[in-house]
Amino acid sequence: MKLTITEIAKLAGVSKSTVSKIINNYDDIGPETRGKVLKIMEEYGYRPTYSAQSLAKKVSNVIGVIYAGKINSDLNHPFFTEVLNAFKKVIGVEGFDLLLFSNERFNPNGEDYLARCRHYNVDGCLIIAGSEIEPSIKKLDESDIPCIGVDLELVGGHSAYIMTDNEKISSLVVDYLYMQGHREVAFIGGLESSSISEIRLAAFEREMASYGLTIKPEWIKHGDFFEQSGYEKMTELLKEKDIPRAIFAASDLMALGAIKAIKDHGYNVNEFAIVGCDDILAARYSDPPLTTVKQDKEKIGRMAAMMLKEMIKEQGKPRAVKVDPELVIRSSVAFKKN
Amino acid sequence: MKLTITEIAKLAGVSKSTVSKIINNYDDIGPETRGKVLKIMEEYGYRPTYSAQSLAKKVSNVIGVIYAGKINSDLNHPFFTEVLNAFKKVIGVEGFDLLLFSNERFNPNGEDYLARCRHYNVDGCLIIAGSEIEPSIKKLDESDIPCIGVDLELVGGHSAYIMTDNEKISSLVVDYLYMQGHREVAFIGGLESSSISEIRLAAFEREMASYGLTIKPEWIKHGDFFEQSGYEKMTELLKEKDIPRAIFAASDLMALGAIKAIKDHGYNVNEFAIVGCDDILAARYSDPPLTTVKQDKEKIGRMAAMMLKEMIKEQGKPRAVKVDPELVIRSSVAFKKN
DNA sequence: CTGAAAGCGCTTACAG
DNA sequence: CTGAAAGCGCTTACAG
Repeated sequence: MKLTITEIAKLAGVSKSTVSKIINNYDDIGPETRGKVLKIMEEYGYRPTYSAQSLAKKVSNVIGVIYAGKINSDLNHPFFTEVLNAFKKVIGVEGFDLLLFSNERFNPNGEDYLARCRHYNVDGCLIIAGSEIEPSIKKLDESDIPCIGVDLELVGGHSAYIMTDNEKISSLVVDYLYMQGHREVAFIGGLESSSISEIRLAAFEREMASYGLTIKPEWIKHGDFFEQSGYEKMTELLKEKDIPRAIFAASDLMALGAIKAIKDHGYNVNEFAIVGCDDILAARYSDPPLTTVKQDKEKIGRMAAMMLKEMIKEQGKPRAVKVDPELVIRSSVAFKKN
Repeated sequence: MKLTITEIAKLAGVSKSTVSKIINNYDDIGPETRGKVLKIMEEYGYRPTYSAQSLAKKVSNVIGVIYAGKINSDLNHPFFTEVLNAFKKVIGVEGFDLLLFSNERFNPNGEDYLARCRHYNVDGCLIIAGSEIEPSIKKLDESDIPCIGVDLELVGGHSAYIMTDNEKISSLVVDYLYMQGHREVAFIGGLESSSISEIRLAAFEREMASYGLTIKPEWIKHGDFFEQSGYEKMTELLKEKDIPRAIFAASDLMALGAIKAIKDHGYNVNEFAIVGCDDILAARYSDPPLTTVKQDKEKIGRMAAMMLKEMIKEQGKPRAVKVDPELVIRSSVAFKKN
């Protein structure tokens, strides 16, 4: 059924060394021999067996893909899939396939990513961060396996990372809210264990301070990036005696939840300024359409692929990259006279 | 750096046959020997090398994932990712990892899926269908590699498939529209090369006929499942002298595009009944919120995993499965007196 | 209960 | 320009 190199060699009347050299594009094979062998391989649809090749050559042409941290959503998260998709397109051109580690069995408690990578002998790794990154990521980071982190600051000698400039996200939002006349703004972040969320929060506070604006501690909330938590945190805010009229949520889903809470509690949404983050599809269709900050997922994925390739081919070690976010203005923030 | 079985054997003072048997849970190893070796493996963090294991054992513990057809979106498509995510969770418990084929290089013209699977010696394959399925899928289907199709009717001796009951989708929609008083309904389908779309169309026509309703040929349109095409096709419908007041679109994205077209051309959306298909997140937030048909992606993914596992472990050959869709009623369809 | 040996399908010095 | 041989890291009859 499945032919081996030995059989191809026999069929062509040459040795398997010769066949192997043709497969690997050695240039010291006679043209007629090469042609004859190539024709037979073609005819029988021969493909070398991956594991044999990988074992003998010690390369795999496979990239491990890891969703680090306790993200229940992984593939369901639009940010991840869009980044991954762009990554796949670019890295695919280089001939790499992607191995999606299923952590369910091997890795129930998030341990041992390194062992997993060694097991498969991956040429490199894409690590996309969620919240609560497992410590075992560190071992991988420090190993000799090229790793590229997305939303994760890897520091190893064979690692690099790329992420949106999260500080800029907050400054874009605060600047815009300020211009639109809003002075009292609340923040609904993601989990405190999410470094992304914490960066946004810190930058938010800094930027507010630079305008001389103060933030009440009770206006800073932590959700979990999903809609329901936005609903709950907004509900809490609505119970304050001093209700903030502008809200910056660290995800669109939470912003959407906040809008729902505002409506459900009988307030007029138009009296609130809401800004989300991500620019998911639903943000365009919500009522009101949501002003948000867009991350350039396409670019992040593409760059990640190029940086990883650079490391794998040892063409150099790329520096950490920050990608500019973009404010997407829709109608959930109205102008407010002061 | 990376230990081999030979070194572990030396360290433990046993032969590598013994170590191998312990790795593979043979039961004829003495308890103290087993304990000693296990301890050493643990201590050094030993993991057998995948390619060596796979080469010797002829199994891979890897499932190939193929997005068949010319789908530009693949990972960006919510249906696919949700199905894949559920699939991954279940198959992961069995210890399988997922290999995402990147067709960019190896497979520029969609050929040779079988060779690819043999190259990696995958234990099985998940094939998710888009439009315009490449002929080479057929070879894979007919091979001895267990394959499970999603939205794709595989017929091979080692294949099975699962999909939503697409005929039921149409009957749910037509029944509901009929109940709500709508008699003149147009259909915006996906590409004519999409078998899913064609099944929905045929069932739509049948169901309409069963109510004694006629469909004008010019009310049947073909988009490409994406929003822009829904916008364009609706625009065409609005130019008919006889404008249909009820529209069944084969995807939410197209339904959303249709709503936009209706608004843009100065019509009152509330005078139209719109039904989508998929129940994407944005459908909940649109104005009006979109009535649609939901596919049970979670169940499709889980079942696909279980069926594939059954075939791989040769526990039997599962039958084709159709999963019930569910009508999600929101306000884009109003009651209409006749 | 344990180990020596052959083999999985390929690659790569090395010799000619 | 071509081939014989050793080796990659494991598994599995088989013998003891």
